[in-house]
Amino acid sequence: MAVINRKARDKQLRKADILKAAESVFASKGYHEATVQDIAKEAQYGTGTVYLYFKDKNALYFSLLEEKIKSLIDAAKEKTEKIKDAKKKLEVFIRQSLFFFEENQNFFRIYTMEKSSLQLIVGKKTTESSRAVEHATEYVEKLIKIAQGRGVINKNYSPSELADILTSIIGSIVLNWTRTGLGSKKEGSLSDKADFIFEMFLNGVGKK
Amino acid sequence: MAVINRKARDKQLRKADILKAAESVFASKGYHEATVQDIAKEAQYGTGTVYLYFKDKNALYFSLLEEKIKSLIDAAKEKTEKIKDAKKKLEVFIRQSLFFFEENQNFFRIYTMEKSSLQLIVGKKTTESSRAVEHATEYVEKLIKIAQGRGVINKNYSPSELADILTSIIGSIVLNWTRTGLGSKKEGSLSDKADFIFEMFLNGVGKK
DNA sequence: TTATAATGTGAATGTAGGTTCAATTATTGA
DNA sequence: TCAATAATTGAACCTACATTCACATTATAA
Repeated sequence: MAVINRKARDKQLRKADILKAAESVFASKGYHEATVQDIAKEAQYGTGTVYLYFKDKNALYFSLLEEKIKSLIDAAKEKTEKIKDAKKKLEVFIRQSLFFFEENQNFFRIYTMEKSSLQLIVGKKTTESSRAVEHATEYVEKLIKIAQGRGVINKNYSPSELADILTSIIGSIVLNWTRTGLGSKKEGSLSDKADFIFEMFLNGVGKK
Repeated sequence: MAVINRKARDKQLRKADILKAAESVFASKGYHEATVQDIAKEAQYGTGTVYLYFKDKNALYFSLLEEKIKSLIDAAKEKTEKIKDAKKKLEVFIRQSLFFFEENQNFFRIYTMEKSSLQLIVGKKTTESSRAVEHATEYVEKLIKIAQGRGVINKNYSPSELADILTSIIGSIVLNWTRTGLGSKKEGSLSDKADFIFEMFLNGVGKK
């Protein structure tokens, strides 16, 4: 019994090693230009070892994507669920998203690439992962609906459309930040942009 | 003299044929999964012919990208330049962008893929095209600055940041539209969303 | 009409990289 | 310690293109 547990745990550790390496390599080269050898080398394993833990390059990629998206959503849920006030809920969600991407810049790159490639990249399989991406916006949609119910957001607008818009605004801010601030911490933390996003999402950028 | 002209014109026609085919193939498969044979077949030429008009697959891709982005910007400039009112200028720009993407759905796909892949896709060469993409947002930035100068948009916000945000909002609306409305014209024209975007960009989505 | 040049072609070539597997090394349990 | 079993490896294999090129077709113009 104890043996099985340790083996299972070790197996998880190996998988985690490989996923971590894959994240960094996919982020810097993109799916197609990243080679399995690159990933193996980065993870300090032989090429064949990767195939002991993942069926193929594709499975590795989607495994990575799903795991990360799950943790993104989980973290957001955990932070926002307890909050009652709809406005605050939305604001915390935005801040948490920024925080997550700040901590996971490599994942952010992969995530945005994936979102735009949509049904592409490697034929059919993407359906699975696009489901994962959908889950992410579904949660945002839920928050929007709550805000609409509480009279915080105008009910005339489609929640799913607003969810996509909010998501893309956040993405655009993060992208901007990775382009400029990357090394220098002069710009301050990315999460500081949460107020700005929240404010402009609710009240726009027009001069009052 | 007349001969040279006709030849030059014919050469342009061939290039246009190939570019058109490439647009459709790249849009549906993405850069890496699209093969030169696919494109040649779609354009009804032999494989080798493509290489008579473009140095390689890469050059074909960027040629396509630059040509389209140029026409996107040119069309936007043409429509907005004459307009004096800053608000109207911005609104027309948004409407024109939507119109362009409605007419060029294939290009839209490629454009969004390219934007997110950033420095990636095929190594160095992307620098050229990312310059083209930059040109596009530069023009939006210019419009924003004008609007700020005229007291339409709050001066506290960074023009380049706002340009990216507006661009990504438009992108998100177009993406939404291509997902749902594609065949059925029930949804109405995409350009109809211009008012909504303009309104929410200036005044936000909060309930007043 | 025919020689010459220009264009077009798709099979053949070269290669990069995903996947496999025989050989090697580490782990286990007696 | 020593089989037996499991894990690891990276060179070899194989496929899918990008690119080329010897040949075919078409246009030119004398």
